[in-house]
This record gives sequence, structure tokens and C-alpha cells, in this order.
Amino acid sequence: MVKTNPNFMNGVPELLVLRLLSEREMYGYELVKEIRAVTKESLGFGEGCIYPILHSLEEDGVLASRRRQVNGRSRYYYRLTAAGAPRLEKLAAEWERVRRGIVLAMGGMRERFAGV
Amino acid sequence: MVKTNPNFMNGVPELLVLRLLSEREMYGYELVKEIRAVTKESLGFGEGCIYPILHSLEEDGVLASRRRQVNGRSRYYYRLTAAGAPRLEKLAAEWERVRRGIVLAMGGMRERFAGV
DNA sequence: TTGACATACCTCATAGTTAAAGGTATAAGC
DNA sequence: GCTTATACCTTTAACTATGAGGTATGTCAA
Repeated sequence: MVKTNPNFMNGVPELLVLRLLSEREMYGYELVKEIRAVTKESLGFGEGCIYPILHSLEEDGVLASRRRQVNGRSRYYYRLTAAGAPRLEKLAAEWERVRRGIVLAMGGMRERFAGV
Repeated sequence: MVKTNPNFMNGVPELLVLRLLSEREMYGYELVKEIRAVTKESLGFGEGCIYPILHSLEEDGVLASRRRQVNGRSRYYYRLTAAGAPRLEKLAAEWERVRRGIVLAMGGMRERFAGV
């Protein structure tokens, strides 16, 4: 098994942010709402979670931002840099490893527990 | 979306412990090794993670233990109590919600990123 | 014109979990 | 006698998401 973070399951918000920004540039407030929308309310992260991620990823050079005025509102749009794609692939691969591990361990759950 | 823990993604070790103990009673050291085995080394949790879980779940009445001497070795075997099954179902349902959310958000990843 | 609400940015303290490393003791194999 | 595996345990530290807070602008209705 591969070591990742002190708490190995964390980093999902970062994964989703990178994934969404791989489609098109977005601003923080938009990401917060979009994550709720695309996951059909299954997942949702507050601004106190998303903004720090955007800032630290930009500091790492994974994201770049530009300021835009839209309808008199100031927004910071973020996009993936060249370093963003490999980072996204790495996180996605880690997620897939975790997912597979849990599926293996949970195998046969439905047959025994009808409610699940 | 449903609120769970301060860090919503945690609790996977507990889920796997409950799942394995729903099959048969096991002792701590055995659980540590079994989790690695059944997940094919995809996941692994140290004793510093598993033992506190066993203790707190027993305190909550979700698990019960009995001491056994096997080959001159003292082992504490844990099994699910009546309160264990619903707890397992609840955690499994939460995991399924998270999994579905991520699948939705990641949709179409493979088509765009060949390496994943 | 005042108030409420949505947008859009941000920070901080807290809670909770896992990783990593340490410790004790017994049994088995060389 | 030494090492390795078993089997239990604890503690420290790192990290992350939550929840609550703050600022400021724009829109709309009363």
C-alpha cells in the first residue's frame, strides 16, 4: 500500500476542484455551488474548505488565477497549469486505489444486509 | 447532503472493522493483517489506528470482546453486538453516498485522461 | 430608502482521525 | 542466547473539513 497523507482519505475536495477546473476555468464561489450540483447534493464543501485549497494550489503552481469583472462583480477565475494535469491524474489514481480496496473488503455486503 | 463528522470522509477503518467482524469474530492483530489481505494491499491501517477503534466501539456497545488463550497466547476476540448491524449499515450507506458523489463528479475522466 | 437576500471574497478556532513511532511481553526457531 | 513473529497497548503530531465569523457590492421589493 502506498502512503499518502497523515489522514489518507482527505484530499477529496482537492480532487474534485482539480477535476472541475480541468473542464473550464471557475471562481471559488462557483466551485462551491458546482460541487453540490454535479454530485447531486451527495457532497458539498464549504467556502472555508475550498478557498484555502485554491490558494495553496496556486502557491504550488498547480493553479493560476486571473481577476475578472463580471456584472460589476470582482471574481478570481482559476485554471489548471501545465503541472495540473499530472497532479489530477495522481490524485485520481489514489482515489481509485482506495475505492477498489473498500469494494474488495465490502464484497458480498448486499447479500447479507438487505437494507444496504 | 448529510452531515457526519467534522471531517466527513473519515471512518473508513471503522467501516472495514465492522464489516470484517460481521463475518466472524477476530482479534486486533488479526484485523490489521486481514485488512491488508482482503484489500490486496490497497489499504492498510496500523495498530495505532485499529486498537483505539476497537476500544471505543466496545465502549459504545457496538462490539463485545472475550479473552481466549490460543497456543499459550492471550487474545481479545471481538464480535458485533445487536447494535453492530445498524451501525455497519449506516456507515456503509454513508460510504456509498460519498462514492456516488465522486463518481458523478469524475464522470468522463477516462475519456479525457488516457493514463487514468 | 431601507431592509433583505444573493453574490463573492476571506480567516480562524475547533474537532476529529490517521500515521508513525514508541513500549511491554510471550512463543518459536535457529 | 538471539532474533523474529505474535499480540497487546499508548502517545505525539499532522492534517483537514466544519462552522462560524467577517467585509463589501449588487438587486429587488416594500
